[in-house]
Amino acid sequence: MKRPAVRITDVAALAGVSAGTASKALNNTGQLSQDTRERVRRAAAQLGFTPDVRGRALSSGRTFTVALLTTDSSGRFSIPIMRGVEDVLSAGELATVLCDTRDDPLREQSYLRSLVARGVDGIVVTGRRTEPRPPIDVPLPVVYALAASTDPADASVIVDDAAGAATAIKHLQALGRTRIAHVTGPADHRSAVERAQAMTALVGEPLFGDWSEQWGRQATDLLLRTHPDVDAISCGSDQIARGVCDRLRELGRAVPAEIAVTGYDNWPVMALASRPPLTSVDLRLEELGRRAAQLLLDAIAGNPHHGVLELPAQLVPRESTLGP
Amino acid sequence: MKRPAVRITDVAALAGVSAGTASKALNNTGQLSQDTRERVRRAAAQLGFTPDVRGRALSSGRTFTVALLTTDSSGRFSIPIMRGVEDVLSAGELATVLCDTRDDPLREQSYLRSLVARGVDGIVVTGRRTEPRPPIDVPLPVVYALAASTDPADASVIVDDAAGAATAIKHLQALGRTRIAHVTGPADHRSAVERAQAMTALVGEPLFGDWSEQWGRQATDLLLRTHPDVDAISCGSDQIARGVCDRLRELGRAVPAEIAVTGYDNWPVMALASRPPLTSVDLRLEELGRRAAQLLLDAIAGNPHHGVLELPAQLVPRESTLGP
DNA sequence: GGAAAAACGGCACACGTTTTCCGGCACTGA
DNA sequence: TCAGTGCCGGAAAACGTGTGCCGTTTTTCC
Repeated sequence: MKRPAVRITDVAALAGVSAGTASKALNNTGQLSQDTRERVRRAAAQLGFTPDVRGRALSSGRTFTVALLTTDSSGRFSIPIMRGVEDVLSAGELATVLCDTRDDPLREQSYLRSLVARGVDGIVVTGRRTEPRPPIDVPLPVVYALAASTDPADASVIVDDAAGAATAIKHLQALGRTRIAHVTGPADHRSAVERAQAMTALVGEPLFGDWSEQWGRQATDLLLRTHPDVDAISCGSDQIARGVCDRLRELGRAVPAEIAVTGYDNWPVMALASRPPLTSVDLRLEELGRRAAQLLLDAIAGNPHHGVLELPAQLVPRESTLGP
Repeated sequence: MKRPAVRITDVAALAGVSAGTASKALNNTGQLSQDTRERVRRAAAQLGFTPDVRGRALSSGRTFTVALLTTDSSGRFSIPIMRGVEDVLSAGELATVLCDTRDDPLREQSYLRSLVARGVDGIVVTGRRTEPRPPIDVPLPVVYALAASTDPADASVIVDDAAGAATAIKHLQALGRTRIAHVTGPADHRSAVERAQAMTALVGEPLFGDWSEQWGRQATDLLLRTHPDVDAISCGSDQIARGVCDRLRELGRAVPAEIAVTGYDNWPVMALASRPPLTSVDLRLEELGRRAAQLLLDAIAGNPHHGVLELPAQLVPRESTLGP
């Protein structure tokens, strides 16, 4: 089991060159003949050589590791973002490590110390809320994803929530709906407020509550009492939308024939399990992760970006508006 | 922003000793006077010294990093396990990195190469299925969690699914239910089969389907036709149980008054959103992670364990059996 | 007071890679 | 033939920490 690790000196010996030369050959640096490079590469392949990251890190300063710092313990947001980050980074042979702060500032501090100590090349900061957050103080390249930094000099990538909400409305209007209501989460959540503000031409005021199915059901009753003639309900989350659908079905109101419903987030476990499956706005978190990773790579390469980049969300139409 | 990193030589200089001595003082090794140790510690604290993991790794061979290799892309299982692992490891100042193989053997291989190259101290392997899995071939300590290794010489920690299922049945029986049915996932899933086998004294055969709410609803119809007198339905997952509850409510059958329902997994987003909230069997994944981490620490310290450790699951009673 | 023993701390090297600097060789042109 | 010029590749230092060995100082005991 314990095979002796093969070092660059072994490769060099096999290729008949010095360690330094082998390093240059493998990294495409320095001035070497094509023939020598090839010989070293073959030797490395033959021995199955993988450079030891420890030595490399110490020598070059780079650890080829990037951290994803998140406050989203559930992984609902951070996992897709991490996938996107990895997509971009793994091509460059960088590794991604996930650090869950559990929303504990102390834990965040301790993570940051640890990350700096282990010399990560950069950090992507994300969360489960879209509220701008105070920047972290580290002497490293940092990119904020999903939740922007309050410092405009930092680089942030976020979802254009207003535009996303607008696409939902437009979708409903294109289907001929005219009396659209909005049910969403807490009024002190930026994502709720932003989405609500983008909802134009609503019937009545947006209904703020919490992000639960129960609130969706409750709001449905409320809504039908005050606005019995609504023909569409646009919701601030898939959970709310699912609650709305459930309640409408219980009341014998057909979705979408009588009332169309849209969700938000495109969370598969909710959007697909709902009856009917929900038309929803996909946050495109993987794309968010990819863009964040690209910005981070640039910053690591010495070309930091600044300011906030807003990415479009994408409407995913399903039966809750289109019907079967 | 870019504060020059403080090195051990700086600490040593401030304390008036050599670098080697400072190292010994901070690591409680070597033979030093208590006074010297204290002086060095104070100097380190004053300078905010954090040892550079890169140098340490190269020198001592330890990287103080452990990887969690998972096939569970959703994070449903791996995130709680990771929390448990971190609980144990962070006390020892070890970091945990999450690697999602996305069920791709190639990706798994590439991760393993990378992990070995970066010299992690050990690996916890987990997945989203409980099927025993082929061991990974690395010259490192490894512990398998949730899904055991097929090699009995490896150390594995899994959930005692049979006992967990049995507690659900006992709970129902204690509540006076005698005609209990079982609805679960695919017959080729070990977790479905194990749980089903532990269900004794059932009315009829277990119903195998898939892990969806839709199957739960469908199975309910099937069941009520063949066994109209069931007074409890024990389900193989919370999703199935939620579907069962929904269908029963639609049919006007009271839960739990007429028919009690139990879920499995205690997945909050399902178990709590269900109407009524589900009595479920908690897998205790954090505990699983903690135990796996302890075994891994032992293995890293040179005392590897062997064989499979089965951890009990825990019944969480809620309204779907107890009522309001 | 002297010698042996114990306590203490410094020196130097190891870890594996990258990178800088420099010397050697071949080739060119005079 | 010799100086000059490029191209190649080797030697060695550097990165920051841990540690074995050994010399020095202090203590202890007779």
